[in-house]
Amino acid sequence: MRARTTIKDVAEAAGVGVATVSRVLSGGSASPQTRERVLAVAAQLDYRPSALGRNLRQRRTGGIGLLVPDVTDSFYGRVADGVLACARAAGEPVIMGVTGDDAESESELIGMLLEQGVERVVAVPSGDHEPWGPAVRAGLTVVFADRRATGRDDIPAVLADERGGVRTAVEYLVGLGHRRIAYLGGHGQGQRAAAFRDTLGALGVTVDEELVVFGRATRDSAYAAASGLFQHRPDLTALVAGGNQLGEAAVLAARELDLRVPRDLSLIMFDDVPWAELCAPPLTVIAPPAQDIGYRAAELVLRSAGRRARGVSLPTELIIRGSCGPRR
Amino acid sequence: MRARTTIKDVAEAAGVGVATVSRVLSGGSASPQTRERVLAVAAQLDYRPSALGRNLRQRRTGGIGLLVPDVTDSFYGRVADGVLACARAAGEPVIMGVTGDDAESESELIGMLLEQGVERVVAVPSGDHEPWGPAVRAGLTVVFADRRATGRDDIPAVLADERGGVRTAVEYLVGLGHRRIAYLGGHGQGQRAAAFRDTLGALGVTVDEELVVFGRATRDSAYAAASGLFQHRPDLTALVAGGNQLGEAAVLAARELDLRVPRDLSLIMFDDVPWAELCAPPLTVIAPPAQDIGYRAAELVLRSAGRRARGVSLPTELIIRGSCGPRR
DNA sequence: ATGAAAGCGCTAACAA
DNA sequence: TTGTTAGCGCTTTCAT
Repeated sequence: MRARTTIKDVAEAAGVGVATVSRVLSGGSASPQTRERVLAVAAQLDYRPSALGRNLRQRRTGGIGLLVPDVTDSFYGRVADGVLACARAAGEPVIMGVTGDDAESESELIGMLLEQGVERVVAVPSGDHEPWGPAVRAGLTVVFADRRATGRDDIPAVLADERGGVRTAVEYLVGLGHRRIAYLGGHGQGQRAAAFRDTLGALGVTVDEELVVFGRATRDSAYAAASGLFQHRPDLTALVAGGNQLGEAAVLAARELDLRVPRDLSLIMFDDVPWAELCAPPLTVIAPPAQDIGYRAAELVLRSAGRRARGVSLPTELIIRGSCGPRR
Repeated sequence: MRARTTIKDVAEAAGVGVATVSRVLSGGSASPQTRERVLAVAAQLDYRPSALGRNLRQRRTGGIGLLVPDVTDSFYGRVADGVLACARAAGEPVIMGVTGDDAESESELIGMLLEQGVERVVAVPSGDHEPWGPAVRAGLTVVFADRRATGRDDIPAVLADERGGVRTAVEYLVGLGHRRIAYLGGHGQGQRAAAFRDTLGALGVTVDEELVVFGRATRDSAYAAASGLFQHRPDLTALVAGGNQLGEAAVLAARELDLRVPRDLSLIMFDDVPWAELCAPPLTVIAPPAQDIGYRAAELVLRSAGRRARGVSLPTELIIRGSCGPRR
């Protein structure tokens, strides 16, 4: 590989000192003719200042770290897209890592980011608080997206208004006459389950704890949870799925057990995905602004250089399609 | 932000020179007691060597760049996941960028990577050859994934065996009795369309060019193309969609026009996605090994330090579900 | 086995 | 306005 063109090469070729080149390129003062010559030579040599040199010298690295549980999940894909869009607009590179919702992976990844000199990170945390102590102690500016890590309320977060979303959905179902409503939750969605219970309670419907179940992170586990729920409690008439993979599992399990949606079972899913519309019937969903969540989180972590930022809660939208009907 | 712990701090605290610390930490020779002391102090101070310093000194940056058209698309999400997994296993950070299949964005992003000192990149190229001249000239080792840039056959690529996949699919449809088969393509999928034409020709079916249409990158455009096709040529009995967004558009447009699948229209989609199974009827697909493509591409770009690597073609699989029937 | 010192590419302080 | 120089954190000769 050809040796990289350095500032020194440009300086020599232009017959000036390196400082002058540096100044010209970063918009400092220089006589018009010098400026022009330097610029010409730099373009000629296709010179690109090395971020390595600059960052080392300035003891600060631009760039932001991005940690998500799973890029493959449409929701996190959209969150990532938002972060990437904002970073791009700001000219910042983003180093990305996948945690698999595993605290240990998360810790490793944080270590890697630290090593790279990254000092700002947007993360959808696994939920475990463990990895984040060392992170902030090392001076990382972090903003959470979509969830918090337990006990780290000091770290600003950009969240969907899950409580509002779930409440609207549950009210809708109750309005349709449903009483035995189940909740199928996943990793790190305590908020949603809590909102579910609260709303039911507020509406005077007794919460049946047997109807609140949790799958683990995998598709198989979600399917098993859904299927088990349907078989164990054939009396339930409606289900709220806490995320798109859980919704997918619910649709599959319902079909497998010959439950007709919405006749036998009303279904609402948290998260709007393209396939919700392709489903038969199309799925009624609580749509969180995934892309926005990412964008805002990135904005926050970029703006808040040093000082502490306040978190944000973004509204969700209930999109009524065809998967809910009156209680049979 | 607290000043970072440097090698110098460790050296002082351990009462040795910085060179010794460096040696110990990179597995060089040192007396057992020195090694132990240094290690203890390093752990104590929570010392992390700065990748910046190291990379600058060694004039080479680890890390790999990853450029995809759209993280939000399930296919590229899986490709990215593969790259991330491989990089992680190798302990390399990855800097990610989204091109939107736009050559100019691609160029900018390449510039950014160069500036960051990245010297290896995995990319799903927009197709334009323009951005890649400067890239290789600057010394980047690049491996393409899923597609090539036109005219850059010198750059190794990890591809799905699109020809084989499309051929199998078309043969399947022809075997079912179909003759008026359409192809709905998207950006950068010339290969697939070509394979489509070739297979039809080889089977003695005249290729009707009106049945080969292309949507642009957006969902709306894909929908318009599909809808236009169905309305313009109600005589077609089968369709091959060149990607998941196109398949989605086809399903939507067919439903809108009250075409029943598979009775009125047989449908095969390139790319297997979770929702293919949720569809009614479940979609028959040509499944490319998206995750593998990413993983192998990353492997290639990591292994081939300097020397040129050869590309790979990975097999696809025809997964027969319920969206194809005999010609009515 | 260990330390001193040079230097990677850059910017910022200081001199001229 | 410009050039000289120190030094960011690290690795790597070269002495010791």
